[in-house]
Amino acid sequence: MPKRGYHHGDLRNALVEAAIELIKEKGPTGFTLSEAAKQAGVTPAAVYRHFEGREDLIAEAARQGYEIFADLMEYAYDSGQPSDLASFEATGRAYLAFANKYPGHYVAMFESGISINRTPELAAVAQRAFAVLEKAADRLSEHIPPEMRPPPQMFSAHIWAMSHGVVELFARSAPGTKSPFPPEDLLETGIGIYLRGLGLIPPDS
Amino acid sequence: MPKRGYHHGDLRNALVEAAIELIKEKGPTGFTLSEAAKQAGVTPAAVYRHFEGREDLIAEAARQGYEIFADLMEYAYDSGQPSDLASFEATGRAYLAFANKYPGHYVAMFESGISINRTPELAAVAQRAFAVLEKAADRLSEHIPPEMRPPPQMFSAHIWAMSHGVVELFARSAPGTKSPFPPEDLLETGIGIYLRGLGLIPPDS
DNA sequence: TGTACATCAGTGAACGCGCGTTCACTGATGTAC
DNA sequence: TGTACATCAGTGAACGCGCGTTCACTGATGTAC
Repeated sequence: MPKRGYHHGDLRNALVEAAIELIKEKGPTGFTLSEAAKQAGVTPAAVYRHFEGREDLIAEAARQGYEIFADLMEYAYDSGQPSDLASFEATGRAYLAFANKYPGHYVAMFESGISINRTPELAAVAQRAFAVLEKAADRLSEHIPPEMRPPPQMFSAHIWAMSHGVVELFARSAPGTKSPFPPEDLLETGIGIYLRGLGLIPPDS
Repeated sequence: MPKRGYHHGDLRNALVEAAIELIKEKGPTGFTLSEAAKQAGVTPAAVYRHFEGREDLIAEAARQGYEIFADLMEYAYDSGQPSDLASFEATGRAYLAFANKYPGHYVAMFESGISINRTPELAAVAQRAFAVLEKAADRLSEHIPPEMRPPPQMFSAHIWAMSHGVVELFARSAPGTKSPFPPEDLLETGIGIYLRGLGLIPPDS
């Protein structure tokens, strides 16, 4: 809580929160710097005391999102240990849980068009998040019979793709598409079938 | 080729093509009615002779996309017959192929934010496309041992999600993400493993 | 074939709007003496 | 404790811009006689 009691008190955070809220409600397109300023009870010009501009504000929202996301992934991984299978499944679930719980952050991260390589700091925290998924895949792959073992990168990509697809198509109110099943069930069963295909789950379970 | 030889000749189509080109290059946000008009060599006001406005132009681009997409899906399905498995795999591949070959249409359809229910005509053609995927899943599900047979809708959703995820994350230049594998391979192997998990492909193939 | 007329696709000027951004400023807060 | 000063977060007015949209018009094309 730095500099409490100034004019606003914590405008920087208020702006990020407003941005996340607006992005959640209107999408990255609908978000405007002026509107975010207004929502924080402040003149648009005041934003420039804390950010370089519109893009910079979105990037900060994304950065905070990756921070939360990485924490969530790490927690999920740890909570599954010592079972590598449980850890892996937990990270898949965490992806969907994150998208549900932090939709504004999620959109800022994945749909706002800001590059992950915008700043070294942003790249680093994103890397931290993805590394968890890769580690989980790495460990799990050692349990696969070698003759049908795909490269770990490949199957972490599969799970990431399915998770992302489920989120985009069924967890968020996609244009005109209504989900035939709860997204959690969809992802759970999808990953289950996939892991069975890898020989990691017995066929009868 | 209606009304050839008028002032422009075929402005309506020229505008749709310009829109698709612009959406492909700058995303749905970067697309502007004025720019599309300029690219077609015409004043912005001329657009209103053929479309109700900006949204209507995007919707027409999406409609044409769904038309092509539906044709492609139907062709893929037919090309796999009489094997239900081959048909199913072909429709998955067709999804990715469409996204690759018609990126402008793809974005207009799936990332532009226009609702599928904007007009009955649009809803109908979209329905035609999705119906192919559902039919393929339906037929294929009859080959699954009943005790591990998920609802066909569910597993068409799985394949759709994975296809969509692969396209979004790995086939298009996502922000800062570089694909570890060719998207085609990723989708092919992903679907393969999934189908093995359903008992549709023998474990050793 | 030639002329007079109707059609209507595209023009060009104008509009109001909200955007992101700049700038000199002001006034509340914190600090030195 | 009180006063004088420095800091700097936020103000408010202004900007240029490109947007989508409107409107009366014009002039090339097609058609009737």
